[in-house]
Amino acid sequence: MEKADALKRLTEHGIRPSLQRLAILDYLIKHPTHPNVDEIYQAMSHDIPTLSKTTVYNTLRMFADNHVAQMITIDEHRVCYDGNTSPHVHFFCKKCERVFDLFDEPAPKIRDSFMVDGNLVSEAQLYYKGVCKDCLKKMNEQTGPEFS
Amino acid sequence: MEKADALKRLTEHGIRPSLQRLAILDYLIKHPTHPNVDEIYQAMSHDIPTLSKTTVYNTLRMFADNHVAQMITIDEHRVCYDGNTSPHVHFFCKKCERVFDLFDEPAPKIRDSFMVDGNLVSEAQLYYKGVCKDCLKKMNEQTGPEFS
DNA sequence: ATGGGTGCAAAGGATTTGCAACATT
DNA sequence: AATGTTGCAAATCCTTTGCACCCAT
Repeated sequence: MEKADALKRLTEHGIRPSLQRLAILDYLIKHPTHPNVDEIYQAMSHDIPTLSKTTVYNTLRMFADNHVAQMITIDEHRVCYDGNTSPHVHFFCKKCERVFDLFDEPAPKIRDSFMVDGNLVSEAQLYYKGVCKDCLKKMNEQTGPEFS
Repeated sequence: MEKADALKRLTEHGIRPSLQRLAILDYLIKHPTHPNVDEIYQAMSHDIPTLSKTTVYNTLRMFADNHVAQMITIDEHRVCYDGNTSPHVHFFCKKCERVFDLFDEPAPKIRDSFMVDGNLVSEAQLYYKGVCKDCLKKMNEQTGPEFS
């Protein structure tokens, strides 16, 4: 059963199961600790001494693009700010990389802190990601209408 | 009414309204475009030529800590990854900076893409932030029980 | 004069890029 | 051979840090 799940997932998504890709996905599946690039690289360089961090970067990005893994952008580096402190949903456009407010979508509201599984939760944020109105329009103008 | 809202908000939160703080918050309120540090710095350096980017960094971080502004961590830099692609809530501990899964919390489920205000949404992520079980325990051991 | 606030310059890290080498079909 | 994949090194960019200066109380 060595790396069987990883292999299956790659082939199901039409991705060639190279040694590195298989190993990275296998690591991800067996270590649900939300590792970042460096942690994965460090952990795997024992088994694959020739592994390059660039490959880890590229592979993980590709995994996320193909929904083989989730990219978690919760880290408090490289952030932007919002003067509006009322709860609302944020939408990130993958094309133009702008962030929009979606006031009409139901957003998580936190009045007071609450406990979940013994953890103290004091903030919540809901993020949507996709392609914004403007970019959709541009795409339609170039390639003919694909979305309505 | 020049910067009246910004002034009010700072004083309400017990923050001294220095020239820079007032200007930064005023900019944030009047530009709900989710700017990052550099955008704010660039935009403001016209009016305040002596402004330092360090001050912008420090001020915004303090604003977020004091809930004067929201910090949005939707940017796809400095990320971590999750091999589990099923929808679940992520919890970020501000103390130990670890990310946990919360499988029992209601998470946004997206089967197919959907439209919101003309934007095409293909992903959704819900983040909780706070202090985790372990860190709460450590805090209690040091300072006496404050949370149950 | 003392603490808080600001700004400069340097350091520290993470990510990206370009290109060459390698593998696979 | 041609395409896809990997790895190295350099470059780039963002963020943090240390320290000195300035302002207000």
